[in-house]
Amino acid sequence: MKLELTKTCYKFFSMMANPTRIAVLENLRRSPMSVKQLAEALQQEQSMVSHNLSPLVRCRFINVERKGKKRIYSLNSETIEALFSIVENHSRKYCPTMGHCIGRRGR
Amino acid sequence: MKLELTKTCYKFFSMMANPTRIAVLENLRRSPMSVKQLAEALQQEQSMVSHNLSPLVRCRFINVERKGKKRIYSLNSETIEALFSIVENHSRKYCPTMGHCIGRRGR
DNA sequence: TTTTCATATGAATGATATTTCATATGTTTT
DNA sequence: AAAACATATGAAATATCATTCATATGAAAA
Repeated sequence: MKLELTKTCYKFFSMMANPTRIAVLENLRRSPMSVKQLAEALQQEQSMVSHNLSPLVRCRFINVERKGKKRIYSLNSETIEALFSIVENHSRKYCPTMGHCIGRRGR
Repeated sequence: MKLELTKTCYKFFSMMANPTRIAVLENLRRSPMSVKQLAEALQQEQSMVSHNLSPLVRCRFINVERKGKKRIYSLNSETIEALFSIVENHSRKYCPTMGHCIGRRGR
């Protein structure tokens, strides 16, 4: 029961611990987008974007919906917005001095 | 300004994306502990626990305090409890079916 | 029904992070 | 000041994850 939570958290945070996936989530905050739109916005290959989208869907961090030949991805705001706001709060409150913390170019 | 947030989130979540560090945080929820106590609780080598404690301190996810030859580590509850509760909420609400999501033994 | 467009997927390569072991530092006790 | 204890740290070995490229699938347009 305790190990379960550790495992769950580990999967959860591993999913978030990737710059491409984070950038995807940030873009989807604004509005739902197709794979192509995301690839353009992130300046990344379509293949790479797709590779990162599927695990995000599996974890229900985002949702998909077919629209013709496109697939439109949208955010699970409840979880993701809450996460972002914790990060912002932490970095504002606990990492005010650059270079020694999460905030900016540390370690 | 946008790239900054991505970077910040990436560091933040990478810090959380490790089973040893998560287990440390979960143990510190109960009460502050020394390195040795943590090593015993996690059944891990002292060296490994130490290696994981320092980045957690740097990021201010935990705090240290000297007490004789020991060092007592304690949780930054504001940030960490909030995080855990998001994970619990997400896994309860969005991953009810085992095996396909974050919740349990999926991928 | 062939071509085109949007997206997905497998497998190899390359990059990063974790683990372990040996040893160093620093504090207290004798 | 030597011994003992608690913790930290460096570097090598290993494991894990991301990226890329080639190709597959599937829907719509011609």
